[in-house]
Amino acid sequence: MFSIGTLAKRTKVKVPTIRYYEEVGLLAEAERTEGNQRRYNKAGLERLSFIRHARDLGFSIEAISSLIELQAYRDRSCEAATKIADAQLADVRSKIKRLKALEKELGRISKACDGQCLADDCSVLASLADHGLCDSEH
Amino acid sequence: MFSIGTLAKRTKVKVPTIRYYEEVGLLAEAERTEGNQRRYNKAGLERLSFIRHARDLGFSIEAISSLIELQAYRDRSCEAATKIADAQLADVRSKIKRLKALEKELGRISKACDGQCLADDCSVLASLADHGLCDSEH
DNA sequence: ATACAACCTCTAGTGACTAGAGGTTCAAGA
DNA sequence: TCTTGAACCTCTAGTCACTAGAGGTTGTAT
Repeated sequence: MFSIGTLAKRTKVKVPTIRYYEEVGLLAEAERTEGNQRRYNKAGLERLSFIRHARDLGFSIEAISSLIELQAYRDRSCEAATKIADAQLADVRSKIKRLKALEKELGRISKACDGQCLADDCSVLASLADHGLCDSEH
Repeated sequence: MFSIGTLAKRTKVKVPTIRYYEEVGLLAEAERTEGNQRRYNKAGLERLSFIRHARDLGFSIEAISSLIELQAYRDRSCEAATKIADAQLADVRSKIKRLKALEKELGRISKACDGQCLADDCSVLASLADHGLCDSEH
């Protein structure tokens, strides 16, 4: 049994964030000492590691809740889990696509001005003012 | 002179968002009719287009405020504008990098399970539970 | 003149935390 | 055993960039 601070160090999740996860139901309510402090065991550590890893991969709290529920019913098909992961993958891919378009645009804007001109005819500001100057849709 | 709804249609920015921009100082307070309704002119339209475009490119409200301030002092060097754009570009590039690592990881997780197994030995859930199974840092 | 779409302000909610105040408990060293 | 102080507790409020809804008013077309 260890404290919330120890759990925080081991999982690299901040203490207030752990309490927040408990509050929104991602983590079960922890056992308490007589003095009302939270105590965790290995199961708690594993659960939080799972959450942290999924958050790192960009899963929402809601998606993680679903995944945890699936884990709890181990005799069910994992089809739903695969669906959630696939949706996440599609989301990541579309974000990448969008960001690449932005990168191109920003690169173009940035390259056009060396920072030495006056604001009145700076191409950075002009580019931002006029979407029509953009190469691509974004 | 046109209404907030017309401005919204022309810029594709929602009405409450326009009011929000005014509230936080991105847009100057609009003129009003006798009945207290906002009226805009071409300058307002251009300003909002600028904001919308910069937001599309991922600039924060704060960054946009700085850019607007720069525009107001047209005899200054635009060095600061270039800096803001460059910082934004660096940010976009690091986001892309991170997302690509996630894509790889999620692709691997997703491919390993066809959705037909049981939750107990589903590799999607196993991958999420154990960071050690990951190919790369993320 | 009337209907009603569009406007107004205000408060509260979103997601996923983070910060701070003010008070209590645990554990290590004397 | 006592004391110190780091770590814990709860609670409220703040972050960012909006979005939703209630309840009331104005503008405009017929």
